[in-house]
Amino acid sequence: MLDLPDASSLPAEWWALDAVTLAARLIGAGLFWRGVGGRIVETEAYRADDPASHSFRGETLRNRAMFGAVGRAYVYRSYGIHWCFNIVCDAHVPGSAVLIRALEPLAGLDAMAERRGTRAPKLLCSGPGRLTQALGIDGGQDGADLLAPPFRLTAPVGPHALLTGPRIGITKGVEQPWRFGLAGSPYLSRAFREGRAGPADPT
DNA sequence: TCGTTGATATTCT
DNA sequence: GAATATCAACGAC
Repeated sequence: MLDLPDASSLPAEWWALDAVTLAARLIGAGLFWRGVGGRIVETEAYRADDPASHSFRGETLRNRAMFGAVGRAYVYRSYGIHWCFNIVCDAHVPGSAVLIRALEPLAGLDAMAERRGTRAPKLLCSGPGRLTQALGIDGGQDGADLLAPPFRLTAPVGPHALLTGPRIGITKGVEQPWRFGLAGSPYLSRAFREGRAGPADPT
C-alpha cells in the first residue's frame, strides 16, 4: 500500500554511473520511506568538477556525505530555512550526487498535507524544499543509507519521455543542461523552457 | 499572472 | 560581510 506494486529495486550497476546519467535514469523511479513517498519527476546532477556543486571546493563538515559511500543521502540546509535531499553516487568520482527536486505524491498524502499545511497536490512535493518537508526529511537523514529500510528506491516502470534543461537557482555552471524532468508531469517545480523531450534510455 | 522581497542558518571570502 | 542547489506572501497589473 505504501509502495508501488511490482516495483523492483534499482539496478545495482546504477551506483557506478556518473551523476548526470543517474539523474536522468532516476526520473520515474520511486522514493519511499516511513509511509510516504512518490515518483521522482525532477532531478539535478552535481559533481566535484562542477563549480555549482557543494563538493567543488573539497570536503567540508557540511558536504561530508557527498564524499562518502554511494547510495546514501546528502541532506543540507538551504537558505537557512529549507532542507534539500540528494542521493550520493559514482564511487569513481567522490563528490557526486543527484538532487531530488520534485515528486509525484503517491503514498501518505495525509501526512504530507499535514506537514505542508495544504492539501493541494501540486504544493506537496513540487520543489526540493517542499518535498523534504512533506516527507519529514531533515538533517537527521544526512548520510542515511537509502538502500535499506526504512528507505526504498524502486526502478522506473514503463516508457516515459525526458525533459532536460539548465539547473535552477545557481549562478555558476549555468550552461550545463543537468536538470531532468518527466515530460508532461504536473508536479514539476517549474516548467522546462525549450526542454528537448526524448525517450528515456532503458536499463 | 507576474515580479519583488523577507526569512533565516551555514559556509566561504 | 556576502552568498546561497528556496519558498511564500504581497502588491502591481
